[in-house]
Amino acid sequence: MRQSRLFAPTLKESPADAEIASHKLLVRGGFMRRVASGIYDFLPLGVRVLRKIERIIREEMNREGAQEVMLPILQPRELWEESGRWSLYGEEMMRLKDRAGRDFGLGPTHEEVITALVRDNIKSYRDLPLNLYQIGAKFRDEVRPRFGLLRAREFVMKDAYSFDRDEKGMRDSYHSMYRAYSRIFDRCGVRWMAVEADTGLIGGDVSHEFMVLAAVGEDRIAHCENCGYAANVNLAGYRRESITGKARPLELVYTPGRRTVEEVSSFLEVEPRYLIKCLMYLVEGKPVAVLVPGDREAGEVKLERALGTPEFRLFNDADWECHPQFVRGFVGPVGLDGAEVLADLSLEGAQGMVCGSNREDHHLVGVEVGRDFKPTRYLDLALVRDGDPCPRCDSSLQVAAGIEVGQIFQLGLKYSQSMGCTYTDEKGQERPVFMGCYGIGVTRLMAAIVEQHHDDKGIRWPLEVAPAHVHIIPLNYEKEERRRAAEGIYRELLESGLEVLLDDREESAGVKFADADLYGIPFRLVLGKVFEESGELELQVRTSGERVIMSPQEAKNWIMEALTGV
RNA sequence: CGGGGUGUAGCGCAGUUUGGUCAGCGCGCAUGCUUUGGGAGCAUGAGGUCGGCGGUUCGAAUCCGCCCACCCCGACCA
Repeated sequence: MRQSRLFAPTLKESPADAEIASHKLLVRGGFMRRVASGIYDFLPLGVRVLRKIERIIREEMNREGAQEVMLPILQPRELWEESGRWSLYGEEMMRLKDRAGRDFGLGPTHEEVITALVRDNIKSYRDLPLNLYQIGAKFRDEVRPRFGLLRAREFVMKDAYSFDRDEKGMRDSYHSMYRAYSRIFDRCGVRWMAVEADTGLIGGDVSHEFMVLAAVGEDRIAHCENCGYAANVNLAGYRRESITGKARPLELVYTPGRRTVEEVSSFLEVEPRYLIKCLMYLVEGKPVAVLVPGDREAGEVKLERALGTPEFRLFNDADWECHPQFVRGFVGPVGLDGAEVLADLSLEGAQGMVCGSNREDHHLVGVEVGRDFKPTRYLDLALVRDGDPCPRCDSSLQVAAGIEVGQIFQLGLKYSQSMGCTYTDEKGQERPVFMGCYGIGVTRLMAAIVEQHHDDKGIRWPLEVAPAHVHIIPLNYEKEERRRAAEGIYRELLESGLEVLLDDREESAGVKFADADLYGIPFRLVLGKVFEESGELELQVRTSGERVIMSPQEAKNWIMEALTGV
């Protein structure tokens, strides 16, 4: 590539709408431009990086026996009616009509299309197992696109779907994808972690998310360095310690106007963890009281799993009005009528607690769980915090921020049953196919790589995903001999199979270096004063900042050496 | 969807409070000369329906109304 011809316009200043490093640097470095909120153009350098990432994905998917297909972005309503997701997916799916008024959706994911394809074309156990994947555009009408590629409305995703005869086959497929993902993220040069995850709208039972550790990540993950336990905080467990507050007799106390945990806590001079927070939820139209220690949050994903339905919400103003027996700010589990009571595990046997009394301006103190009231069930409902005890060992959990770059699911029969995807087994019995699905956010991964690999001057691409291997920077390019020398080195490196960018512009050294920093190509060969004197050039390593003077031949060998195995 | 904010040249911004030599600055771009190991200097120049529509006014970037786009916080979502 000759830089004078390369369409990769750089910017001195960050665009006003960018606030995180990957967004700023990908735009400043000429890798991409914004078209609309959450929608981007990819310029030649950006495309080169994307293709590198896609190549890694293809190689590792193919290695596990997956086969690439191409599925349509535009999908008919009927298919989504079959799975029931036409209504369930909601506003997040972009929808449109054709000229005849038929409904279509822009695919946010492809379970329906792939299940229909496989359903119509496999018949026998001999056709299984099967693993199909594709890499292409996906659309999700995010409520609030932000952070550049991290939360876009149109993005590139690799999605794969496995089809097996039974549960064991499905688990094997799942593990094979887990292995493929591990290699993919390793090769992309990111520090990542696989965590137990919720399955959300996709459905299924077992799921892992692959997280790239980064402060700007929108996910929180809890992990244990001792035993390796790791889970998304929205469902991470932690070992409960029994809670025993100050021993005192059960008593009604006057707490005028004290409704919140903070108010009651400071008024009664009792630490929040000795309060029982009683949250009123409306679950499928019925009131349910959810109890957690006063210093804890209830996790709604945990709650959804416990309730077995996504149809619930915290009481709103109208709900309080509809249920006047619940005294807002003073509800408590003791003597609570008309609501099921779900308590967090930590409350089992708790003593010396404070809770609402169901009477205006009064709380109860000296409450003992189990004696003064009995919850319907004890469940894991409270959210984990940094430093909580690991649920599997004695160590403590750490909570860190991460970017979700991939997620894998054991779907089971969810789609095959609703869509009739079956096969005939050896005995002639018709059976539903066990499915799994596996996604990687390719463009999001590109941004995640930048989040982990940059400095204040620009990107520092890991070797295997860099837009090129070597950046040749001849200074004083207007000099004929310099130009010829650079040209010679350029040709030679190209002939060695390297990907090379030659800065053949008559620009000042400062401009060339600044652009090179933004582009972030791993190895840089500078032809300057030293070259004039001794014919040697300077090899600069973008990541380490290392600079070594050597002959062109040595430089070539050095780089070839660094590239072995890539 | 609620709250807050911003739209002025390719990019980053000032000007709007108080309507009238306010169509401005920096970067970038073009041309010339000088520069060339970290975004160099001088000179000349091109480039803008001031987000859009409507209104008030002798006169609107500036005041009023509606709309659109974009950003932030929240809700939502994975």
